[in-house]
Formats: sequence, C-alpha cells, structure tokens
Amino acid sequence: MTAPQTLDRTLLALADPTRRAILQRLSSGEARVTEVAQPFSMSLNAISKHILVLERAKLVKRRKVGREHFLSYRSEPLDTAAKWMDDTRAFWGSRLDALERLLREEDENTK
Amino acid sequence: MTAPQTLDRTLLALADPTRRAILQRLSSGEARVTEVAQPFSMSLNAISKHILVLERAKLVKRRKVGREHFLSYRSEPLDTAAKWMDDTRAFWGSRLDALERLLREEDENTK
DNA sequence: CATTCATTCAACCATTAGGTTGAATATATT
DNA sequence: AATATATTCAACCTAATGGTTGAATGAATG
Repeated sequence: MTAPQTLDRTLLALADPTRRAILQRLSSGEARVTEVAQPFSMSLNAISKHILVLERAKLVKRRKVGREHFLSYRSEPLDTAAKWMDDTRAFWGSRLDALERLLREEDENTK
Repeated sequence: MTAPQTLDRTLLALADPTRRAILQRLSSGEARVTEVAQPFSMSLNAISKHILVLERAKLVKRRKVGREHFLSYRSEPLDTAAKWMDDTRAFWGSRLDALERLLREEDENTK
C-alpha cells in the first residue's frame, strides 16, 4: 500500500522539464551535483533545490562521499506511476467506451 | 509533435488527489459543475478552479447549455502521458540495466 | 418582472515553487 | 594553517496553488 501522497510527489516532480532532464542525465549513471548542474543555465542552488524535489519523490538517491554527493536515479516511483496510469487509463477508458456504446445503441433504437 | 509544456500541464493537473477524483467522477459520464463539486467538502469555487486546471491540461472539456456547463473527460492527454512514461521508463531502465551489467562484468574480471 | 439557480469573477490570504545572491559548512589540497 | 572546492543554508523576490468569501453574470422559473 503506497502512501496517498506518493503519486502526488512523483507526478509533481516529473511535471518540470528541468527535473526530467536531470533524471535523464542520471539514467546513464551516477553523477555529482555540480556535474548534474553543469549543462543548465541556472544557478547551482536552483539545481540543488530541484534535486531536493526529486529526492522527496524518491526518484533520486544521494550517496555522500566526503564533500561529494553522488546522485543516482531510482526507477521505482516511475514504475509505480506508470502502473497507476495504465490501470487508471484502462479503467476510465473502458467505462467511457461502454457508455458510448450504450448511447449509440439508444440512438439506433430511436431511428 | 506535442508541445513541450503539454506533458508539464498534464502531470501537474494529475498531481492532485482532488483533481484525480474529479476525473474519476467524469470518467463515468458527463456531469455539471455543481454535480462534480457535490461530494467534496470544499467550496464550489475551489472546485471551479480545479476544473480550470484540468481544462488547461485538456483533460476536461466543457459544453455549455444555457446556464449549465457539462464537463466530460478526455482521455488523450492521459494516453500521451502514459506513452511518455512507458517509453521513458523503458529507455532509462534499459540504460541503467546495461550499466549494472557492465559493472558486474568488471567485478567478475577482477576476481 | 422578480427570483432562484448555475456558474464565474474579483479580491484576498497562506503556502509553495522556482529562481536569485551571499554566507556557512565541511572536506581536500597546498 | 591557509585556501580552494563541493555543497547546502538562509534570506529574499515573484509568480502560481489552493483555498476562502462576496459580488456579478446569465439563464430558467414563478
């Protein structure tokens, strides 16, 4: 049983292009904060905050070695969110389809 | 080619339990604003704002008939987001797996 | 035509998001 | 010990969220 806010945090974290770009970078392997921040035109501090949001959503794990913080991508929240989306989509979709079929049948009957 | 902010808006709209509940309600068919707001303990105005967010993300369509606004669920943004998630997940996942395999092989070689 | 009903608009409030700059902390390096 | 490096913390700004209440609009009804 996943906490109710877990999905909220995951989706919120993903709803930002900078954070998605950070994750993409990390998907090819660990990197330090400075390395992650390097390609962006915003301040290191701004990136540090984005990383916090990703950590809160458990999409990023931090491993400290001396003064360096190594960040890595965790796939689990995205797996969970994808599952939620597929399940939900199937459920909502099928209900709508059923309704549409019903309406079309009624329409047939009134011809 | 979907606009870059489309995914942002979709994920942001979905990152809220109230809005997800509204969508669930609408997934079983059209409803008016008041009907949608009825089960919630917050004000009608608050719900009206949530609906605006959903409309901006194109997850909800509005059909006005006289003074009544009929709201309906649109599945397309969720389909698109789900596709993005699956594609991304496969891509990020496989790259990570490949890296892990590589590291494990190296580990084997140093035995 | 006055009233009720459905909905939004406007103003306000508190919190969060996303960014900045500057100082603090802690670890490496010389 | 002094300095450079990696990172966060703190304070601040502006804009957006998520909520409130009260007034305005617009359509249906007595």
